[in-house]
Amino acid sequence: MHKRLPTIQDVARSAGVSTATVSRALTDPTRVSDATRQRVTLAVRETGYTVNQAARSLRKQNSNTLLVALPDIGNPFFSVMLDAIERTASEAGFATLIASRKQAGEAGSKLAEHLQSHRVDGVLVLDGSIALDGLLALHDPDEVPPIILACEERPGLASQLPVIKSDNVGASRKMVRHLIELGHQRIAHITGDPDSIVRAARLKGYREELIAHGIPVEDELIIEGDFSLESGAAAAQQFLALSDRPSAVFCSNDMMAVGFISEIRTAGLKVPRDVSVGGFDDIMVAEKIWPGLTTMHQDRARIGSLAAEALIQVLTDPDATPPRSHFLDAELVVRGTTALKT
Amino acid sequence: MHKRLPTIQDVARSAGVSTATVSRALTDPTRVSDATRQRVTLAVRETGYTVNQAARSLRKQNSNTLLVALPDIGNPFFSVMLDAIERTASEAGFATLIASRKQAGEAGSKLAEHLQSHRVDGVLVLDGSIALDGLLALHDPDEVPPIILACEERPGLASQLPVIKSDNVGASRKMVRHLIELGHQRIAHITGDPDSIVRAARLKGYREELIAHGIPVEDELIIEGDFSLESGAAAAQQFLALSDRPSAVFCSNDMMAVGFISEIRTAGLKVPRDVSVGGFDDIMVAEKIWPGLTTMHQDRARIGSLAAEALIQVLTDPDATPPRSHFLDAELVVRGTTALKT
DNA sequence: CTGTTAGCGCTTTCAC
DNA sequence: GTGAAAGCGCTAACAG
Repeated sequence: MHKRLPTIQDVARSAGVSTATVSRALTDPTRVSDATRQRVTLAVRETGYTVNQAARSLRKQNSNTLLVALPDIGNPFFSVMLDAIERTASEAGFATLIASRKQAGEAGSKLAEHLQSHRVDGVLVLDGSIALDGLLALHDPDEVPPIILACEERPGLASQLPVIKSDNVGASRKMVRHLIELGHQRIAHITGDPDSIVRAARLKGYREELIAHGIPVEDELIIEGDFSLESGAAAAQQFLALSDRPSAVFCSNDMMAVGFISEIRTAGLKVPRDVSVGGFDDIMVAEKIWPGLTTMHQDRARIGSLAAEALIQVLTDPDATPPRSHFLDAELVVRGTTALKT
Repeated sequence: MHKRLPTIQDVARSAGVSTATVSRALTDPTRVSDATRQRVTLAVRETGYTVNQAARSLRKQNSNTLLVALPDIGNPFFSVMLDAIERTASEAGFATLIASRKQAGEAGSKLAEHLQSHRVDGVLVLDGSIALDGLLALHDPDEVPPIILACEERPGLASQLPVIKSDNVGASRKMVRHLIELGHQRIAHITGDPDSIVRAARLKGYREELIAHGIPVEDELIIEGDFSLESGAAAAQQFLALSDRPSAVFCSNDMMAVGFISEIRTAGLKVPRDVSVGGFDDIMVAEKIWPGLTTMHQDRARIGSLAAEALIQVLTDPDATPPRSHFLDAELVVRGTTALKT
């Protein structure tokens, strides 16, 4: 298939030194003499040598590769994070392997296998729904496992893993406060996927802020969704059926808000005239739909790069202090769907 | 860091056979006796063994890993393809490594290095702007290099690489024909990035279809863009400045169409009342904006999986007929921006 | 059908 | 500062 690729032997021969010296010249130039270094450099150029990663990995017992586990690469919410991760990893000399969870039935096992088979040195988990038990079982309880969570913390054992994410409770409170400040007194909430911790956090924020303003929390105004566009549309139907409709809705994410708005509109209501809508995430369509969707902007690129940095830190310097969790602020972005109430 | 991981030796000891037998039992179960196979299987389970990929790669001179080179993972246009590629690869037992081009200055060299360093067996190129000379130099001219292009064919040497893509000329003709059938006689075109072959193909389709209908091609109606949202908005300004404005516009991609529409609207024109707009790609926002954008739907997932299949074919069966290029049909999706002309 | 053996290309002691 | 030699874990001859 290929031309036979040059090995370190070829370089050694060409430079008239031993393979050990070539290796040293390449990994830590200060450990060889100037003259040797130059001859090696020249020989490398002449032969077109590149280190064989497989051999290096086998010898060094690491792969300089990160694994990113995510539910759906096609979902921009995740792919933006992935992009930032890849960039961070690449700058640190790490390659990035991806595992999309949609694929195989057994999710966690695939990851464990990758880790165990020395294909990757560490894992970034962007997905709230991956089973991590298999992964965790590989490690001594008192060691720091090379796993970082992004976006979602986890229950059980995994709750001790470091997580980089937005402060969902605080951000939700900001959104609800915004609606209240616009004069809304009755605000509905469309929740996320019941299995997700994010759902709980945003619901909590919604409740807390209402209570802080002395507004009663009405169960009737909490409509179940699952983060999908369709569930937002379905929630709109429930919303329309309410005898006494609230003047505002806080949707647990943007996708549902888009579905909600589109359905509401079909029914002849106008946004924000008849109902103000707030979302969460600031995905691209939030900006492009008309009117623009007011939402909480999550800095997904930042989350991604912080997570990658934390993981690389663990991998390159195991004696450093173990990575800490980060909770980032999300920023309120006001657009057309919450125009001033007149 | 880890507990010491079990090796094939541990399995062999536990099963009371040689390592070679374990290896055989694992890679081709038919080559060992039933009894042996069972004992090995059991031993594998007991020890929790997983093959060390680094060792296997070193020995077999392959990595069972694909590299996907793309300009921007965060761009949904590419990430949907990436998703399909990853799924296809995973099903065939290949891992997927990503290289986002935004990162490093030297683009092509990074890829060549990955290939040469045995980190990956083949490359899928989703990006029209990556320099491939370095990659191609690695291969004998008469060998099939393990590189497949998706979306964009290339000039020069690389033009001989197989490419999987939409039939841009034909699809553009379809769109223009649609506009003509709606009664439009003067149709503007906003072009893509001058460096891109896609730009040329879509422009060609635009021209051909006009001519086929006996409509003169007016240079004045061909406005330069670069595929970005902003360039669509800028093109709208030029469009507005035309003394005799056409009644329809065919934008070379959806992003520009979105920018165009938003700018046109700011100027007080209505879509499609004052101008009909057609795009290309069918990205998600095309469906979500109001009115919905009429566009050519590219089956990006299909392109991705076909490309991955072709590459895996080359890698697993080098004696098979070399992969051929595919040109897929794109489908016209009619939405609000080209409502019937009355 | 199974065991023995060599060696993939690299890094790392251990000498000098 | 450099070389010799061992060995990471696996698979592919080659025998038997």
